[in-house]
Amino acid sequence: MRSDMNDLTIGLGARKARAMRRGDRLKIAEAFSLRDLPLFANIDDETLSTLALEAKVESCEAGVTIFRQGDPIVSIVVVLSGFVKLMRIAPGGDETLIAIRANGETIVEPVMGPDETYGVSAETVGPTTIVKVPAARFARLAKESAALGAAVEQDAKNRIAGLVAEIESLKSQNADLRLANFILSLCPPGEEQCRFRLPYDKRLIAALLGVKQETLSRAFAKLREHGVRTETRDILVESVSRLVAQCEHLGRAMRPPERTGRLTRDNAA
Amino acid sequence: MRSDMNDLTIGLGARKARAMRRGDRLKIAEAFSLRDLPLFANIDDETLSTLALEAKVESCEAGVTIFRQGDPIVSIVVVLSGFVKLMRIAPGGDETLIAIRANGETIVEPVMGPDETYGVSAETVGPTTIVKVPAARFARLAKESAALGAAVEQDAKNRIAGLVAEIESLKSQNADLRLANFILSLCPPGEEQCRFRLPYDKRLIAALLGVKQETLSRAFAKLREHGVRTETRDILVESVSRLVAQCEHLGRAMRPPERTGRLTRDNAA
DNA sequence: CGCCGGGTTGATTTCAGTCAAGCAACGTGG
DNA sequence: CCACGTTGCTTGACTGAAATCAACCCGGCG
Repeated sequence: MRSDMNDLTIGLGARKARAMRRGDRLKIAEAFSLRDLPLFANIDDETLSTLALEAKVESCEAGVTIFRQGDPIVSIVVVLSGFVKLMRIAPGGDETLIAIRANGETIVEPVMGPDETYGVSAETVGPTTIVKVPAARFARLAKESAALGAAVEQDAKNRIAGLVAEIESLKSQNADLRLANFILSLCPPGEEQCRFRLPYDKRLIAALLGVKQETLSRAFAKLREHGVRTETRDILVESVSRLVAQCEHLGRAMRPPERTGRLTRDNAA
Repeated sequence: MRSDMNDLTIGLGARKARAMRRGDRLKIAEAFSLRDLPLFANIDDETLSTLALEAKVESCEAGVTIFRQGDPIVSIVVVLSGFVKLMRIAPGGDETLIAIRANGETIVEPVMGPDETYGVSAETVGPTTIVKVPAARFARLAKESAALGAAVEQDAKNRIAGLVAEIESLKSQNADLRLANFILSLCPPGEEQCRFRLPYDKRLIAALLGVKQETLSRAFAKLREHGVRTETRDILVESVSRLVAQCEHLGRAMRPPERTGRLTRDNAA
């Protein structure tokens, strides 16, 4: 994990655009403006420039541990490019994937109190660039700037919504259905037919969906009969709407015709 | 759902204590101070009394819907006594339980922006009393009072930690193990042998653990052989430490002797 | 009484995990 | 350049866990 310069200028659109066009990862990081990150999109200039002074951009190769579950929180981390996987480590040592963060997503919920520790471990998946802001500075700024505070709150809300959705799918859908929904989430909106490349390897996808890779492979095989062509890592969805329809069928197939009773109307102690 | 008076005095320890001793639910609600709720424990008096003016206490019987997924957020809700179940409703109509809130827990993440909607449905489980604060007022106060803002943030953090733990257990533990951990979470800390009553019926517990009630029943049967006596709704844990040990064994039994490779060190697109 | 609703139990099926083999793509070193 | 090991992915045969279907028990309660 080597640290790069921290030229976090807050408004160099042209320079950034040039870098983006070139597609050079390092250059992108260099020219990236905090303003482009959802978390900082609506922050006042003053707060943002203070933040920029404190922020450090880092480029990591694959498999680098950014922080470990239980470590004291020293930095707020945002992903600029690449992917970071978050996982829980059980006392026994086995890891369960919780989520994968990409693009402009924040990794840890910015926390206030001191003596706080990370609730998960974070590790890069493929080459990745991130921004780190010292947690203490960040907390102080979040207190002072209403806009930043609101952004943090919104971020937490998004994260909660994501986790709730994950719990829902784990509890109520089988492997095939979860995969189908995952594929759909990758399809660019509005296109009936689409072709794209899986963002990360199938082991990771399996872990994300909560199944073994063999099971995932078989799930892909089933989807093949519903218009989803796969070639190792390239996906072709022949008809998005058809796949959506299939999802509903799969869902219906799982639960018997029509349920009469809801989830109980039981009484507590 | 009938609304009671909103006598939210902020410091009547003696009166509250008396009501508590009597154990009368209505009286408790009446005498309850916002100060007793974790969310408001450290708030400045001024903010708290403003809040108290806006807050309404309500007593509900079992099976009452507090709000529905997709409804615009009008109130921040905190549980005073009883239980509230939160669930997601799929388009097809089937419900999946996400969490159960009790004691002094908040139900929804307090949100700022207008036009926000509830991400889950909330319904009482057994007779329950709750406090409602209009969302708009609450948001304004949270902006103005740093202490309240911090409390909200802490609350969100707790909620995230809980959801992450639930995902972890769903992905990495079988039904027996999840039940064992659930039982352990109900045991009062520090006691080697304990006896208590399940907080809600077994259908709900099954939904919480993400299994069918039949499976839960069998899981209880297995635990019976490990020192957990059950009599419909009453539980006797003969030895907490023994149960903890069993959990580790169950965990070890699931995953083969010793894993060499970690979760992959794969590369992204 | 008889009729629930909640809980248990048993028989069977379905889904996903395990074990094991095999294949294609890739990089490395001879 | 090819032999080779590695890594990611797929497939098949089998096992095991949990869902399903169904019967039954038992403690209220009209």
